[in-house]
Amino acid sequence: MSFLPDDTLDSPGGWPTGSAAPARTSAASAAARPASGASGATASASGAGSDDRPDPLLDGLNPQQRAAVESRAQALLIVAGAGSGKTSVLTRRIARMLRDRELWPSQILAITFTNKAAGEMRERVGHLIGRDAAEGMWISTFHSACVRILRREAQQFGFTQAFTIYDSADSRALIKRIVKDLQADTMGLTVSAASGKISKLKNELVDVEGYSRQINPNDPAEVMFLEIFRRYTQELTRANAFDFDDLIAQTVYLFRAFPQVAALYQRRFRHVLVDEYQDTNHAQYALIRELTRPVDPVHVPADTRIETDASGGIPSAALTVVGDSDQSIYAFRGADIRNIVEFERDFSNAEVILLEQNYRSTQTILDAANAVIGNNFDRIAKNLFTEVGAGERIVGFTGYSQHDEAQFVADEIQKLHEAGTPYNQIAVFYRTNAQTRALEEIFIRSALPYRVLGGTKFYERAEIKDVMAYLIAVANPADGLALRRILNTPKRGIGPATETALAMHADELGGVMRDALRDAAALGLGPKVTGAMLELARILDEATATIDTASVPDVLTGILEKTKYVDLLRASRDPQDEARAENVDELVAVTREFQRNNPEGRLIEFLTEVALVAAADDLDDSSGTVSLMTLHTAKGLEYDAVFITGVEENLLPHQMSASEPGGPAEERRLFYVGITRARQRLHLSLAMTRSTFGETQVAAPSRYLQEIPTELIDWRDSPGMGMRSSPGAQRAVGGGRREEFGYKTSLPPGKPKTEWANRVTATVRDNGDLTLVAGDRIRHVDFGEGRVSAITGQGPKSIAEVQFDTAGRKRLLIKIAPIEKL
DNA sequence: CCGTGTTCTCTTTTT
DNA sequence: GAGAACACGG
Repeated sequence: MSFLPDDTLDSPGGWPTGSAAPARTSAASAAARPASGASGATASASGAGSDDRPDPLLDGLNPQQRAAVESRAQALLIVAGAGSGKTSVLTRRIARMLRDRELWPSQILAITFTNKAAGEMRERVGHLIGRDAAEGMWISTFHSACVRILRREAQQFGFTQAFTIYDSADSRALIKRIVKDLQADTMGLTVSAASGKISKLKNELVDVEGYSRQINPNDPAEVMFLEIFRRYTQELTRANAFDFDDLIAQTVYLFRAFPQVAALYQRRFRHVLVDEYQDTNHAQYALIRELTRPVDPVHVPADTRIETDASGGIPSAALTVVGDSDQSIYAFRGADIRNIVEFERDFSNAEVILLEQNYRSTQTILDAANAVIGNNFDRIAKNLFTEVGAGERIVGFTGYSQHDEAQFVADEIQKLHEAGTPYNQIAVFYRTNAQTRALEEIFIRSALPYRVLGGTKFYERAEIKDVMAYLIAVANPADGLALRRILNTPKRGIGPATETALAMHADELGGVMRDALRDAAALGLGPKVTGAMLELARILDEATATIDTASVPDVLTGILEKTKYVDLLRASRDPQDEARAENVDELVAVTREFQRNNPEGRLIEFLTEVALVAAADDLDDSSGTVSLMTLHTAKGLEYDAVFITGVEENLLPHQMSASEPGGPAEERRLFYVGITRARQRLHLSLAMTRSTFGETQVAAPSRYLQEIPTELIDWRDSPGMGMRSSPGAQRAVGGGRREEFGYKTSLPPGKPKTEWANRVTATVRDNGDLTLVAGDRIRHVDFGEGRVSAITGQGPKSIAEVQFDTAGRKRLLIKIAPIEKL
């Protein structure tokens, strides 16, 4: 994404010239003073819409959806239940405003929850009215939009355009150093406590100054935290860096401190749209308020092309927000449900439109969802309904262990796939990332193609962070954190003592580590260390000199060559270093890909993109794999078949939520979000025991399970185990005592006993080049004996389909399956 | 300053 | 059960 002077803020911007048809040109001049928000829009007959023909942009919409598309209220709240077609409504609403020339594309700011959602929305609007006609809109996340604004305005308040964005790990590292320096941990101020508190304050727009006024000066812990907060803020400024929360908060401060800067954006954006409004926090809310303020006449240039009011000012921009308070699941990062609940109070004359018809799920799934969410009191009553019919019952499964549960998921997925559901229409959800392990182990063993969404693991690898730190240090010479990371990577004999000496020298020189490094000779250390430091300074300075002209892959490969980073990895005798070298090569490939997609993109744009990728952003729907993700990541997505795993007390709801006010209700919404992602089939599974970190513990079924009417669920339990679905048994739920589980009373008659079920482990082994052919008898550690019925795939990827004597049919990846040939 | 072995903490969810 | 922090011997 570019942020440089491509789009002038003060003129609305023209229609793209290249493909402009004559009709469009005249329409454009007619729209040179686009109506601000309300006027003359309702019965527009331009473009494709005409009086006697139905408007294609309204085609197929129900009355509420249609009202939401057509409304020209200055403030509009669309309460969109799950699967109610809100994306369609939103895109048509935008498309219609553009098509009818009510607004220039550049006058629209649409905020989505993920970059992927932004891309999709842009795509869909472009599809409706033509790519060119949609060019120039700002469709992005809060964070991306703010980065764009901050890059442009950073020099207004002591930052440069090349600022670094600190992710959570970066800010933790910084806080860690501060906590250590201050020895604050002796007062019970841990790194995570401090970083959590700082984040919270920033989301509430409380700065150091504001916090200092609200603390009790006699409480040493509070005073100490204030000092941490102060230093942290100082260090960020000195490093020319913003953390995630700053991106929003600092933009708000910028607007408040510099009204003429705010006016620039208030004039430009005439319609602001915000999706997932229920998950906005206070800072984001404040940003919206700033953007939708009327422009004071003193900030209106004489030659403005925007319609002014009687006093010469510009009226406030129109605002459309879309949300569903039942899907609010981000209170932990400051999301304030009041933003949506009190919308009508906040914005006078607001119009509210309710979308309740669901176009996604079967009635069975909706009944379950409605039943669950109905247990949250103090919500606005809302009942989803559909016309597609009841569909299949929900499948429930209680496994003995997490492995057993994972095996059930794998088996069901295999059955679904054989029945025609493509892998990419199947998703597995879980509450915590740690649950992926058991699932992955079994999936690998079963040769199921899968990928884990939001495993941003790649960028968390040490070698990738190292190389990224080089790039950051090159782009932003003020960034001391990045420089400290690479100071001695690869090893060049610069240890902690030297680092401290450098930091002290930096303070003498004005605070920038890079200056101290360049001046390393002044430290009076040994010739070897001094030489190493000067060498590093030279490499970085040379690279910095090229970033405005060189391509990103060239900058990166240049650094790798000069530092011999990859060469040293390859020369290492540690076998893991070869994999690390490959990861670095992968990063080079990522920069090439970036450069292909953004020919003009420079290092800063690349770093921005990497910093802001979200869990769901790397979603590639065409990959033909099963998707694994957390329930949080699942928001906004939908699949034909959904598995929600680990539906247990202390996991869903999570143990940690119990102590938080509103915790259990939020967890229930999370479960509700998961349920409503499913189009056709929903599976709920849990385990009787779950080993969390070494220790195996007994798990009890989630309280939410008993909120689903029993007739909606078809329980398929492991023999001898399981949660009873009879009403009398439900008192056992939450008890956590083993004896209370008992036997399930309604086991379908004639269901074959699957004796393996409570013994599934995650065992794998290396079978080398064991070859099997159809007809072979084998023995499996978990499933017992069976006969190979077919072999597919080649070499290390070959898969055996095995009919086990008691455990049913399984697919096994031969290379690693715990099997032996009989 | 470096590498290795040991103990210790930790897990909620994410831009 | 892993990754980080620490201790110790080169």
